[in-house]
Amino acid sequence: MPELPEVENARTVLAEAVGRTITDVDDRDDWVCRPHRPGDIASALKGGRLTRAHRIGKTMWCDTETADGDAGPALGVHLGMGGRIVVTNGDGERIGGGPARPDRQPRKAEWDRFTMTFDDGGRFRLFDKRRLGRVRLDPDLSGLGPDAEGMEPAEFRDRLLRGTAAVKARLLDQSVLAGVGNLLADETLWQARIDPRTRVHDLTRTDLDRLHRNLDRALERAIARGGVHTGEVIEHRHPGGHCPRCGTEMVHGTVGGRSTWWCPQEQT
DNA sequence: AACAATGTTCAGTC
DNA sequence: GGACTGAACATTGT
Repeated sequence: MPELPEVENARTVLAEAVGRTITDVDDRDDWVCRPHRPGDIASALKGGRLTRAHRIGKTMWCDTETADGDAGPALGVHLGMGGRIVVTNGDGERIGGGPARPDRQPRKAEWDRFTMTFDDGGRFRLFDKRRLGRVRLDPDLSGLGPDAEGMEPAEFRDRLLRGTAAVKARLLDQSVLAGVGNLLADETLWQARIDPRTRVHDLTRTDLDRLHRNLDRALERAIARGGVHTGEVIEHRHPGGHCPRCGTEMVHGTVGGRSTWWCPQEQT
């Protein structure tokens, strides 16, 4: 589930862990914590605390402070393809989390890929069945473009036009703008009535501005409703699905290396 | 069993 | 060197 809207929600959950002293860290998953070795993150953070939770695009990180009150290493967290953040209080009750959080699925202990325990008995966990999430000390953020939320129209246009690829590939490129994933890209392009395969240079300025407005709207809507899966066209992204506006059967293909669905009638 | 999956990264090509 | 494409990554669900 994680694209910008889900990650922003996860960030607010993560923020619930700020201020409590870290007494224990389970960083034994050397795939999720690579290239660190087991124990590296634990020794860097034990005794310290998180001081603030940040996000750019789909990447989150926390500032930390050591037991002495000095600045500690940042703790980077990425949810990958399906990770979730879970923060509990001393009673094991979940805290934080915005609107619409279904999530009542069986949880196996081995799907907790990284855990921090606090002095009050509360915990922070990265829950991730697929194991494509990542936890890192001092994550490299230099490859990320500006956050997709709150961009100026001119900046959006200029950055997209820096390349020549299909418009959907440009939207998905995290160095162009950070936060758009596969579902949000399909939703936005459908809302803006633009064929995902269109090369950016074949779009007019009007097209690009319309695309930008629809991205803003799709982001706002997804954040308010609890995720990109609440998009209007998302439930019709399957074989036999029909465009909820005109009824034409949706078409499937690969664009920007990702599975893509669009309305062949309206998206031109 | 084979394939797809809301993400990133690396190798290969132009 | 940059931009772009497709496979690989680990794992689960269909």
